Amino acid sequence: MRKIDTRNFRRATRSTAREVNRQILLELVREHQPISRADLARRMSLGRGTVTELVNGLLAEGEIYEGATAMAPRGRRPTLLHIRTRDRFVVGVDVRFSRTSLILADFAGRQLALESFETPLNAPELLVEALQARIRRLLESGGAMENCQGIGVVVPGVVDRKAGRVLAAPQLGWGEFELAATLGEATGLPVAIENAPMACALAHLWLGGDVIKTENFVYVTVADGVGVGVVANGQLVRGHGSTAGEFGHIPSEPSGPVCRCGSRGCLEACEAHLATLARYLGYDFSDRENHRRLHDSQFTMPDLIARFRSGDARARAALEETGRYLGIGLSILVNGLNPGRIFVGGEIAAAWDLVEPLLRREIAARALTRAAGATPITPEPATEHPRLRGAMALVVAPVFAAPQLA
Amino acid sequence: MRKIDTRNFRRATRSTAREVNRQILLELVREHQPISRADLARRMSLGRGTVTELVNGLLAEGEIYEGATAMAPRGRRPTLLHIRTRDRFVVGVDVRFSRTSLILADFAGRQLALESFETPLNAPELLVEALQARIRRLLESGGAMENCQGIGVVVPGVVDRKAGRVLAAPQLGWGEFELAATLGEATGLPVAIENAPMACALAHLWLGGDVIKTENFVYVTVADGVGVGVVANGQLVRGHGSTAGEFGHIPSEPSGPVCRCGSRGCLEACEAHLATLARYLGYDFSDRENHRRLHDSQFTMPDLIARFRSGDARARAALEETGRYLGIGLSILVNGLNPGRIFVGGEIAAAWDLVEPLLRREIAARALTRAAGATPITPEPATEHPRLRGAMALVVAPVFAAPQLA
DNA sequence: CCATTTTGTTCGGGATAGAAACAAAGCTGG
DNA sequence: CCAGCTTTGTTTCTATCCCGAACAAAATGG
Repeated sequence: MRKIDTRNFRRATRSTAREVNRQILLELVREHQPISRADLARRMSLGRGTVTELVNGLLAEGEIYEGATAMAPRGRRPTLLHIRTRDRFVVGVDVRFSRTSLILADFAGRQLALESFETPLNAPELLVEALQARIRRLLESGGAMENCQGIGVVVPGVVDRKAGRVLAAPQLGWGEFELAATLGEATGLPVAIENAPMACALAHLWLGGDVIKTENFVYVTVADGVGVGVVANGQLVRGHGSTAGEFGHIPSEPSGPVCRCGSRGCLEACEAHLATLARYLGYDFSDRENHRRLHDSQFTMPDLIARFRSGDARARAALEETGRYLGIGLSILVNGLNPGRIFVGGEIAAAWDLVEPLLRREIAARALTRAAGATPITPEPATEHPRLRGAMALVVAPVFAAPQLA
Repeated sequence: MRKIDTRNFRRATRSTAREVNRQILLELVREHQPISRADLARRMSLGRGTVTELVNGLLAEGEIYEGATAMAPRGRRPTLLHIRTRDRFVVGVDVRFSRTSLILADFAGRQLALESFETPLNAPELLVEALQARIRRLLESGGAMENCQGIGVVVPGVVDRKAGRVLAAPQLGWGEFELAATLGEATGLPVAIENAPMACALAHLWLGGDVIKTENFVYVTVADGVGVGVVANGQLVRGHGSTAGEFGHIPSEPSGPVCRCGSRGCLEACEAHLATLARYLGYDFSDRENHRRLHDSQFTMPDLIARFRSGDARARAALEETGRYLGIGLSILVNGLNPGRIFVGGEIAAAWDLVEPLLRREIAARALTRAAGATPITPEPATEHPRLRGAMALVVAPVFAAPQLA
């Protein structure tokens, strides 16, 4: 029951019906490959004739290919169709405060190459230059020059996705910047950009493996800050000004430390990485000077988790506290958005065995319905490169997305 | 960029293009009426011939009618088209703990009759019986027997909208109940049901007047509890189990009163009606016994607001406190969902001049971006019958909604 | 009254779904 | 090894709908 936006709609043309069915068929191949034309016709309750036409179109465009014929107990053997993924490439870029990572992968998200370099300080133009050179080298060495479908870039900040423009990325010291246009011109490839937590959510919508799928879920990423990517009705919730997802600044501990946003006791100031480390080291998180000292100390979450693993009781306590606060945050999402699943990304996933029972308890205590209290939670370890997967999803998603109509 | 749900999609048929364009045209007529065929063709960049066919179809179905011809400086005068609203009727029902209200309105939401009666205690079957008799009388007296398009029912509880089933409504003492089917059989009319705050949000999507429209907004209703209806990407966010919108139980005052959910210092326990009244009367909100005493005392929010108007400083202070807490709650929504507008329904809207500056200050202090801090907020006084408008929207919306495709 | 302009209708052509006939390719049982 | 059966995939024809152009209708102004 979506309302039609009369200032921004797409009406149907002669070719719309074909376009719609083409996308459905393509998505069916993606999710059920290998699959035969006859099977597609049955699943779509469409005539086999029409399926043949659709398939011929997709074969000609190189979206799918014919594989082997399957065994059948009776009758002619079906020829199986697959999505063409092997010789189609995607570049994913993850820009962060200190380092920028790059991945070259095929269209199914299989990693072919991975590298990273130091992010130039406060200079998006320099970053584009560095990226351009590295992407060119990556594509040449991978023999992927011709068949690269595009570049996805993930940025920690507010992004106007349609315009391809970064609006603000305080962590990087960037103001407004035409990232997609600049990088696109430099490389000659289509560029899509997105805010990091939102892209991470997209990755689970489009590259998600065998995890049960839902049209409603949230991706919570805990790092230097806390960000949330919300997917509702199978669509990303970006909000009116593309700034949705800032659930980290909910006041929850009036006596807690002062957050970088200026308020006291924000969830982020209790569960983000620096907050956890400060708790362990006995630093006063409220003092901004300590933030720099923490950064300079080179002591990180993986270090803290390693200490917990080796039996450090204070490390354990600091992580447990973070788990409890994370549970409070998740309970707010559970009650407010009622997601079918929660993904938790960030270093904390490496200590999941420790924090899960704690945060589960908080959620169970606070959820208003039994079902909401039992919302499945899936940790995503940093080793999976969630942000890079998000970047790739930016390129892959438009190929398979439903056509926007009405 | 919506993902296609391969377990639940609608493919395109021969008639899909027509269906899509029909809905767009209908919505254009609704929003721009009176409007001519030629104007529609221009707005849709569609041939006038096709528009003629579409219009003929809608005329035959009685969705629209031809009005007068407009003046034109040159050329043939256009005949203007209108949505048929006058002789099409809608029944809205608002079920609450103590009273149930009924409205008979035309298709544009103009009120024709309004009545209310005491809600039968813990007995949905009795309610259906009472409703059936009253709806019949209402329709007969209004001469609306033949042209009633349906009944919309708004319930304070969790609702499975598609199945037409109430899942749980603790305020009413209901468990699971087949409300739509039962009432539909009794009246012979189509029945749509929905949770109250969600329906209120829908009303602004579909019956909203001259307020600037957004595809992303929230409707916050403050009454005995706090409920939120979230609209993102032009669609209602219902969540995985239809329980989205419970943003009232965010812990924000650890030393605050115990909430009915069992936690301490929930926003709801600080800003809901009973909390405000308890603050004024000096009752301990944590004590459940006091809730009953407050109910029995017959002292209500309008009474409190009246006392504030007549100069009662303590009444003013109690309301101001509520305004501040409401501001905290809204700031969470502003940061988390980045709505283009916030609607605030409930008795508190009657004291808007008092609370608005307070809650604006809280939001401005907490919003992470300047734009978010300036999110427009529109109060909706209880005199507008927001829940009844929501109930009507349930019937009106499907007529104009975008067809679900892919 | 006729030229001009704009609205609304009609009609032929192209794209697509839909249904049915047909060809292809396998299996089974004599 | 071949006839008969089954299933897959293709071709062919028709109905529906957009699309554009031609045409009719209705108003204005000289």
